[in-house]
Amino acid sequence: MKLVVETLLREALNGLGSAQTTLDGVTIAVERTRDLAHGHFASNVAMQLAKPLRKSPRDIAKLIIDQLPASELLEKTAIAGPGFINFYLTDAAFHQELLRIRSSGAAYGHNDNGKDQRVLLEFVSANPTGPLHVGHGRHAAYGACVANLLSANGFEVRKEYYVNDAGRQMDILGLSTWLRLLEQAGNSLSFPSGAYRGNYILDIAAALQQQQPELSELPAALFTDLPADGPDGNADEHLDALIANANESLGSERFRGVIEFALNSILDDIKDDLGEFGVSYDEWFSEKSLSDDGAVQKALTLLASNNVTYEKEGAVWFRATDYDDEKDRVVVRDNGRTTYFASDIAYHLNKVDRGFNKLIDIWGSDHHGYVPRVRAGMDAMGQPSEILEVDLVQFVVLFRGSEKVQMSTRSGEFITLRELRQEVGDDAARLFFVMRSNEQHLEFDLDLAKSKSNENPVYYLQYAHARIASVFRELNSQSLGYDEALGIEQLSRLNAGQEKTLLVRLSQFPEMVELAARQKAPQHIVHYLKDVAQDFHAWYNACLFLEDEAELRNARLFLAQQTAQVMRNGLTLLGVSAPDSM
RNA sequence: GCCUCGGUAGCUCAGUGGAUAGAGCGUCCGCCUCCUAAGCGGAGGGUCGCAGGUUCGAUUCCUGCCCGGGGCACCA
Repeated sequence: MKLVVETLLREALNGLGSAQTTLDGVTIAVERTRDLAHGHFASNVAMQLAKPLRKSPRDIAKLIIDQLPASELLEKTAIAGPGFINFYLTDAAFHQELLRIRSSGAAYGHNDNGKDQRVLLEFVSANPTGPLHVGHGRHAAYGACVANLLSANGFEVRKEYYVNDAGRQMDILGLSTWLRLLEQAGNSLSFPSGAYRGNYILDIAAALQQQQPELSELPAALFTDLPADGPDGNADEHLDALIANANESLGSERFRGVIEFALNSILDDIKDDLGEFGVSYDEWFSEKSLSDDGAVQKALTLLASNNVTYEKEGAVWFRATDYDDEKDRVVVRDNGRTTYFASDIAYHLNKVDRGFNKLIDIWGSDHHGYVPRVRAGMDAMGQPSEILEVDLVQFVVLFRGSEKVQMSTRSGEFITLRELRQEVGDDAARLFFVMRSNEQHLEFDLDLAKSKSNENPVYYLQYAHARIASVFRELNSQSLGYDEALGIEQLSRLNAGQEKTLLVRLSQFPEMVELAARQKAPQHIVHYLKDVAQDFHAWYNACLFLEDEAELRNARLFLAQQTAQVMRNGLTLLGVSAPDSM
């Protein structure tokens, strides 16, 4: 739609001969007006040309308007304010757009801006040491929406979950599980303060005991020679010694078996949870696989051959300060184990090797200091770090009415994503999570999300769609029938103010899809759909759809049908259902 | 101290350098003999944190300051 005006304007500017040379630095901005009194679109090009042409904006605007070619889509133009050129389009222009909605259907609003661009989108990637909590839900909802938006803009998107299945946390997970199993078998022991205390460990332990009852016997040596646990002693040292003892008494192969069992239980749970939430992945990428197949070593070798590593205090360091990071980073610890960071640069090297044009990582805002480090690693390996985009998601704070809900992973008493979904439903959770900018702290009101009232934005949007479906049901029950061809023929009958407003609104959808994808900002779609719903509800209250007169009735039904299509397309992008009845 | 996100109506927040800064909730007043009142119409409510700068034009961009969230590991 916007293209219509841009094309006309460009032709006019070309006809403006003398201005030609000065056009270079000027961007031809055509924008929707905020107020329909100013027309449908406006351009500030005359004001931009004022300086180079040494003429007043209004005079330039007049020159441009004189050069505008005639078009049946353009009703009139006007010069306004300091020198805006306002464009008023004809009804026919909007009727034409309505037909485009009809013919494009579910693809209306989509474009091919991202043609031939391959994107790897990595999101959530929560540690598989426990169930997903509410914050991960926001990451999941946001990431899935960004994927939908990019796909709608023609990008080829691959969604990936990086599974942190390596490192000390896996040992702690295995130890926690085994100790709980031992407790459940009747042994009394002192559970370490640094181990995972969540209730889900109890369930995993019980399932493991069922499968391997021989793990139930407490080895005499397990709790011997341990440094004191915290808070008086050192919780970390205590835990590490205990892990070493467990490895010893169980044998590393059987201990690894316990870890794998717990890991797979948790991972299955995460997959189910996200699947039910409507968030799917193309790949679950194992961190452990990077060290198993030599990718980490390859990355370290690459860094070494580029002379950006050195040894200090028994560890191997990456000279990140040469690449705009604030300090150098350890890649191999003094105990010989590689760091998480080493895996991560190997992972990004692997992503580049897979031939993507764009890498998008969605991380918690608490990881923002990590961004320059990864970029530094990519630069040092000779990789194009500019294809990496990191989007940060701020925290979620839960409220019940005006009361803040406490969440603490420490005590294991956090609200899981599953609990949240059960309480408020998947649709409400998906919408609430993307309603605000990802860079904004989110206050999530549980009471509001589950209230079945007009206060709840989820219902407001869905209700608009359901109302339209209801009209068509009522139509059938009154055996009136719907003649689409007649409706299309009679679109000029749509003269009510609410109808004109809605026609204009619907035509904005493709621009919103483009904007939301460019900014990776799904909240634009939410706000837009609220506007569509509001325009529709206003129309619904002002005009009767099931008019006796067939011409008007069918024209209105056609507009209602296309409104439902746009609502459906928008809700689909958000991962929210568009019900026919509520 | 450094990095980062924010400060817009009573509350929660939109706002892609433009015209009279918006929405929802809350408050107040109205609207169902008709397609779902899970809806609609109206009223009230603002020094866009403060001070400079760039610009024809700044809530928007830049700088400084004030206030708040978060982060600054040989954890992942």
